[in-house]
Amino acid sequence: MSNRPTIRDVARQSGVSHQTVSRVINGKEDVSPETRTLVEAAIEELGYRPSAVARSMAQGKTHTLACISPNLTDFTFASMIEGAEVEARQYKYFILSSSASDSQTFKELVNELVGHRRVDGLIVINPYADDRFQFIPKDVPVVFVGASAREENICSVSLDDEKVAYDATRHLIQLGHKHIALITGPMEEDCSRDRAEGYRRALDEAGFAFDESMVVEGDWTATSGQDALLSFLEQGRVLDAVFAQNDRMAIGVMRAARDANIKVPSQLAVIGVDDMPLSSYFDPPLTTMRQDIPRIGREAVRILLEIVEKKQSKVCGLKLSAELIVRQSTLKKGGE
Amino acid sequence: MSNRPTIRDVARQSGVSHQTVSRVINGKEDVSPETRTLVEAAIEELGYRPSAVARSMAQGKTHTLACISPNLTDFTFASMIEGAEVEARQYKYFILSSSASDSQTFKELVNELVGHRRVDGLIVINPYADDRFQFIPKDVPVVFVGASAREENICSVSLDDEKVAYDATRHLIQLGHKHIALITGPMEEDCSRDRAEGYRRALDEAGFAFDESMVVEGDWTATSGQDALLSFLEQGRVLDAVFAQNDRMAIGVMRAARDANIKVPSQLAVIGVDDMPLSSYFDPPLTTMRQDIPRIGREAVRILLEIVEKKQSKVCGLKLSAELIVRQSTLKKGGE
DNA sequence: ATGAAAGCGCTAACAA
DNA sequence: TTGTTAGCGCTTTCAT
Repeated sequence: MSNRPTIRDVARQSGVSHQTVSRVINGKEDVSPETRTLVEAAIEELGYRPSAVARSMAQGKTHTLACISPNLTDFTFASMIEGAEVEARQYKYFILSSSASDSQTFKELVNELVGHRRVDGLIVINPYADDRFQFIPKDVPVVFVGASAREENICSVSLDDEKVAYDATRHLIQLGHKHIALITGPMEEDCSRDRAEGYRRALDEAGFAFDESMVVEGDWTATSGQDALLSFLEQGRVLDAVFAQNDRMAIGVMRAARDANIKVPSQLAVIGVDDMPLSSYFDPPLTTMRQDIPRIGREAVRILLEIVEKKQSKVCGLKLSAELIVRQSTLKKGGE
Repeated sequence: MSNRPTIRDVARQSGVSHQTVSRVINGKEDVSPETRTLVEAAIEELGYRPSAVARSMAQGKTHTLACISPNLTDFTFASMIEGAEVEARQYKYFILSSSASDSQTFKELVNELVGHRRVDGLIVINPYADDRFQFIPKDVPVVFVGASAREENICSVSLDDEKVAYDATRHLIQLGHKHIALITGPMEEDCSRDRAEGYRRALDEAGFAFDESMVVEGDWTATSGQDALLSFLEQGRVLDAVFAQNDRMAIGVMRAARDANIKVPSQLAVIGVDDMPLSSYFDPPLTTMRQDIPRIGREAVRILLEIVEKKQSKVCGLKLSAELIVRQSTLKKGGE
């Protein structure tokens, strides 16, 4: 057994009640300066540290938030989580981040985390990646990240996907492209659908007809982007630009283009979304829509803590914007 | 206040003592089948879930491990953590992963996590990234990841860095390269030094003289790899191959080569370490040493739990190996 | 096989 | 300003 000193040891040492010690370590006002000094000396001398568990026990709060994402290795998710941690730490909270690759795992995880009251609140990254959103308990503070909630009373933080896609497509149009293909993420994810909407709106606005056959559904992987371009080529589609809904798929497109001896950007312009690390190191460097991903995590924590601490659940859906980063994978049509 | 049922509610409901309920939820043997059924029915009916905090309180264990890395976004770290989580979950443990970009943050983090007994053990990824290792308390179970411990009594899991570098360099030598440059990580990290050792041994074995001026220290970033090649070129070094100690720097080298109109692999062979995602999507696809990164995390948890649970601290330094993945950034000298 | 009592280390509510 | 008394919800020990 560990012989760590308790609050009572400190009390004994400094000749006050344990409650006064509690007051000191919690920075309460109503303690006389002398007593405070006395107690602080005893704390120092004994090397006393309050036990987080005992505290949680007494106040019924764990000061821990869970953050569940499909995985940890995707740069986007990792950045969000890192942002969330930074913010949480400021408030003396901890983030317990876990990955749930499927909804079954998600269900079990939430069951452990929330059911056993291990956390005070829940951040769910990509809640609509599958049917996992169904397994979120109603009685726990939750914030969705990466998709605005379909239900009324859940807060969310996400990218303004429609606008991002609109801006990306608009960029291609302004460069003079007329045959712009779209590669989406999985269409069960709201963000894929919203981005498809933005693409459509830009096309509409430019007076281009929307062509179903210029859209292929991918799964965010580079391979799926590669396959998508191949399928366009096999079908003999005429296209001079591709908007891939994320950078990885855009990278796949550039790879397929290289293999097919299609020059990017002169014969085919490519734009992605994310500005992931190394986007500028591909050949050619990738034009993309840069999001402030850590901020998404930070905002999520901020909102969640408002709910957790003040029970203040004014519903909010925060949408952040993205910035166009022009590199060499897009170029004015006919230019060189 | 939450009205969740406690163990006593279940006891009342099923007409037994709360202690018997405790026995049932802990799967103890000495409970009669009938009583068990009775209690289980009550648990079901009331929707009872034991409180993790109360449990921790009573047994003095949190069933939580901390995992601290320099950041979460580096793919290598993220993979290790993900591996650690998977393993931990099997043992019903949770991982509280935090990033500490500098040793001051690390110190505060450890202070919070370990000082307040929020976790049962500690996994430190890249303990020698700076002087953070100095802030690790002696009285807590620890496992180092990514570097074998310099101290005697600390367990570690890492890549067999010397061998990996030896194999990589050997690959270049066997292809006929004679002027092989080395780009290292920060030399304060053991893994950079070990990899430099392996490079040297391969050179020695081939009868090549070690040339100080063919070595440049980078910082793992693509930019530093790019700068490194530039500096070789500016100094007019003759080189036909580069061994970069990680993939990102290798990518930087390829980028610099492209900018300088040097053809990879025909004029310059490049090999990295990690096999990070998209390594195969660069131009040309990168030859690299692939490590089983999630396994490093898994092993770390396994070892840590042995220490935590069985107090069994037989010191161990586990070294894992890597596999050569030949892509198109290396080629037999003179071949095409 | 079951129960009673004590306690894990703290905070909350009230009293002095 | 300070101390006293009760818990928080569980496990552990010792009886029975």
